[in-house]
Amino acid sequence: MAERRRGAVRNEAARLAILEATATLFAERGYDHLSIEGIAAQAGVAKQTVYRWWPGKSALIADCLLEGMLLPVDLRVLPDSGDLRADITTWLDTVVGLLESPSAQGLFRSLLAASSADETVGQRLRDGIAEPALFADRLRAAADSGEIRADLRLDLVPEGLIGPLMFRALNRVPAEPGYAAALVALVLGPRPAPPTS
Amino acid sequence: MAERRRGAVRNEAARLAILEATATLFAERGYDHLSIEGIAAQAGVAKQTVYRWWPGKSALIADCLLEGMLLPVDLRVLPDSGDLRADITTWLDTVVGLLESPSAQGLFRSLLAASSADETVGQRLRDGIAEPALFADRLRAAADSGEIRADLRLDLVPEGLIGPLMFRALNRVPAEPGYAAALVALVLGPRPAPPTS
Amino acid sequence: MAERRRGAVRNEAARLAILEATATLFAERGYDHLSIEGIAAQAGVAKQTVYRWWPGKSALIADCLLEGMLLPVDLRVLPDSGDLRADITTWLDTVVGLLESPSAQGLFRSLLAASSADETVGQRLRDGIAEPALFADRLRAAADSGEIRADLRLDLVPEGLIGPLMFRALNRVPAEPGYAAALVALVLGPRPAPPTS
Amino acid sequence: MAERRRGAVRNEAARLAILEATATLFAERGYDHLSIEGIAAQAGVAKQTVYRWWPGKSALIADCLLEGMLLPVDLRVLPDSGDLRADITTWLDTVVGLLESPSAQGLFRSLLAASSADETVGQRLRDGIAEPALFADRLRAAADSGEIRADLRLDLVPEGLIGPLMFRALNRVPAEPGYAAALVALVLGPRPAPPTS
DNA sequence: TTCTAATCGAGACGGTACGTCTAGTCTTGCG
DNA sequence: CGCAAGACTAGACGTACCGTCTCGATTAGAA
Repeated sequence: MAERRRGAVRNEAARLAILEATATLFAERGYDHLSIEGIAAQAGVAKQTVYRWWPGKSALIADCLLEGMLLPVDLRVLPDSGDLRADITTWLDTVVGLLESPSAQGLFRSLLAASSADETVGQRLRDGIAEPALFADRLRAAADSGEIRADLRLDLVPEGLIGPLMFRALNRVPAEPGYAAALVALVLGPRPAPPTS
Repeated sequence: MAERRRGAVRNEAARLAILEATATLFAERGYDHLSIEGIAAQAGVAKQTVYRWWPGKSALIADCLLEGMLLPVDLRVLPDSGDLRADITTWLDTVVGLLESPSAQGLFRSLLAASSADETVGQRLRDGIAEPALFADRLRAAADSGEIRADLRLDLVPEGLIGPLMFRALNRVPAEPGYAAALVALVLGPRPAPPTS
Repeated sequence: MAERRRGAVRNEAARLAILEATATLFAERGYDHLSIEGIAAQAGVAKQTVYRWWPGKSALIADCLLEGMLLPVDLRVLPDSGDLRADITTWLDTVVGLLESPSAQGLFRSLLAASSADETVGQRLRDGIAEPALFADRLRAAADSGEIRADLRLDLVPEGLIGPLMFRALNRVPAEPGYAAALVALVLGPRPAPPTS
Repeated sequence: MAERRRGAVRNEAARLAILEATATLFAERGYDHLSIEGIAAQAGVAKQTVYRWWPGKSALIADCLLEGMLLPVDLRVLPDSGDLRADITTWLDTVVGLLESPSAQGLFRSLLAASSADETVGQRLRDGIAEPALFADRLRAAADSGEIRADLRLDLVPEGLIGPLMFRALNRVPAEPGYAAALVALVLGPRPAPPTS
C-alpha cells in the first residue's frame, strides 16, 4: 500500500557522482572554496540536479559523511581486548594517526567549519566518529568492575577525548607520540589500585 | 632621527570603524555571510581601505580578537582563592555562562569556523581565552602541593577543558548546571586524599 | 482503407486547455515571458503533452489565432452598405476601437513580436484580420463603378490600411477620433467627382 | 562648476565593445536568442559591466540604433531634386533595396520585435529611419505649391509609407520592382493636373 | 481476452541564461 | 600618500525554462 510516486525516478548515478565530486573537492579545497557550481561541473551534472535534492553545500557534506565518503577508515568500532584503557588508546591512536597527514588535518578542520555552519553536519560527524554508544557500554562495564573510578561522569568521556583533538586541529598543534595514551590517562584517570584482599 | 614617512598617515578612525563594523556584522551574520563589501559599507569606508591593511576577512577577525571586540568579558585572568579546582570552576562557569545565549553560541561557532580558515585567528582566540600561561603556574604549584595528582600531564589541561566546550558548541549541546565542575573533576581528577602523617 | 492507428486517441480537453492557457498567459504577459512550462502548469497538463503536438510557443499562438481565441471580435467580415469608403471606415473603426484598451494594444504588439519570430503566426494573423479576399471583390467593383479612381493599385490597399496601424501600435501612438476616416481618405484618395452627363 | 564626480570613470572601450557585440549578435541571431551573457562574452567584458549601464537587452538595441550601428546606411536625409514624389520614391527605394537581403529582412523584423518589447527602441527606430521632420517641411511646401492635393493629411504620410513596409516585412512579402513608386502614388495620390490658366 | 501502441500526468535530467552578489584590483580626484 | 568613490574582470549564487527522457497508468484497436 506504499503511496506510489508517479513520474521519473531519481537517477542514482547522478546522486553518487555528486557526492563523490563533493568529497573530492571538499578534500582538495576545503569548506569555503567549495562551490555548488564546481561540484556540478565535476560530477558532469546540471546545477539544478544538485539543488533539486540538496539545499546547499553543508547538506552535501552531511550526506557524504553519512555515506562514509569523507573519512578514510571506519571509526565506529572499538577494539575489545578486555582492557578498556588500551582499547580506547588504540582507537584514539587511529584517529591521531589520521591527523598526521596535513591534508587530513585540513579536511578535519573543514569538517569543523561545516559543523559550525550546519547542525546536521555536526550530528553526522559525531555519528561517524564517536557516537555515544561507541563508548557507553564499555565504560559502564568498566565502572562496574572497578577498572575506572566509580564517580567518573561517563557521559563526559566522549567529549573529553574528542574535544582536545578538535582543539589541537584548530590550533594546528600536531600530536606527539604518546598523546593518545596521555589523553586517556587524563580523562579516565589513573588505573585504580587493585583492591587489597 | 626616525625616518619619517611622507604622505598621509593612516586614518585611525577608519581603522576602528572597520574593526567595529567587522565585529558587528560577524556577530550578526556569522563567518560565512561576512563580506568585505558589507564591512566597508557599514564602516562608511572604501573597500580599498580595507584591502590596503588586511588581506581578508579572517585577518579582520583576528584583529578584532586582538582588540577584544568580540569577547564581551575578559577571560584572561583566573581568580585566586587558594583552591585551584574552585578557581578553574569559577572561570569555566563564566565561559559556560556566556555560551548560554544562543547568539553568543553562534558567535563562538563562527570563531571556530574562522579558526579553521586561518591559523592566526586560532592563535588570537587562544590568547584571548585560555593562554597556556593562564593555568600553567597555578597547575605547577598545585601539583607540587599535592592538590592534584603528581603524574598529571599539566600541558593537556587547557585543551582538556576548552576542547569539550568546542565539542559542545559545535554539536549545539547546551551545558547543564554543574557542567563546569564536572569538567574540572574529569580533567583534574578527584581531590587526592590528604597524606596521612 | 484508412490505416487506423492503434492506441489512445488525442485528448481534446487537453488540447483546448492548452490553447486557452496560451491565450490567457499571452494576453497577460506578452510573447516573451510566455513559457511552455507556464502554459502546461496553467492548463494542468504535462509539458510533454504540449511538445507532442506543438513545436514551440509560436505555433501555439498560431493555433490560438486559428481558433479565434486571441481576437475578441470577428474582423473577417466587411459590412456592405453600398458605400465602400463608409464600410471600410466602419470596419477600421472597429479595429481602432479595439486598440484603445492598453491591454489590447499590448496584445497586438505581442502578436507583431510573434509574427516576427514565426512566419505562420503572421499568416494566421493576416487571415484573422485582413485577408486579401476581404477587400478584393469590393475594391474591384468600386474601381469599376468609378467610386475610386481607376489607377489605384488595389492590392496595396490592405497593407496601406493595416500597415499604419502596426506603425502606431509599435510606436504607442493612440488613434485620435476620425483616424479611421482619415486613413481611408489617404489610401483610397478623395471621392472622385461624379461624371457630368 | 560642473558637479564633478569622484571615482573611476566609465570605460569607453568597454561601452563600444558591448554595443558592437550587441549589433553583431543581434544581426546574427535576432532579438530573442540575443543574450546578455553572449554579448558580454563576445565583448570580452564582465556581465556586470553590461548590467551596470543597461537594464536589459532592449536598451542595448536602443543604444545601438542611436549610434547608427544597426542600419547600414543613413536614412535620415531626403534627396531634394525639386520633385517631391521622385525624392520620396528614391528614398523609399533605398529602404526597399535594403530589405531585399534576407539577413536585412531578419534584422528589420527583429527590430520590430524589439520595438514591441520596449517603447524606447521604437522611438529610436523611428528617429533613425523616418523622423517626422524628414518629410514634414517638404510635404507642407508641396501642399502649398499644389504638387499634392491640398486636403491630404500630411501627418499620416510617414506612417502611410513605413507602415506598409512593416506589414510586408512581418509577412515576408518581398517588394516587387516599382513597389516604392506604387506606394508613393497610393499615399500621395496622383499628381494633380496643373491648373489651367 | 490478451496484446500492443499511443496518450497522459508527473517529473528528473543536462543545459543555457537570468539578474544579483561579492572578491579583489585598478583609476580618479580630493585633502 | 591615504582615502572615498566607484568601475572593472571574474565567477558563484539560486531560479526559471528549455527540450528530452523515463515512469506508471490508462485507453482502444488488433490479434
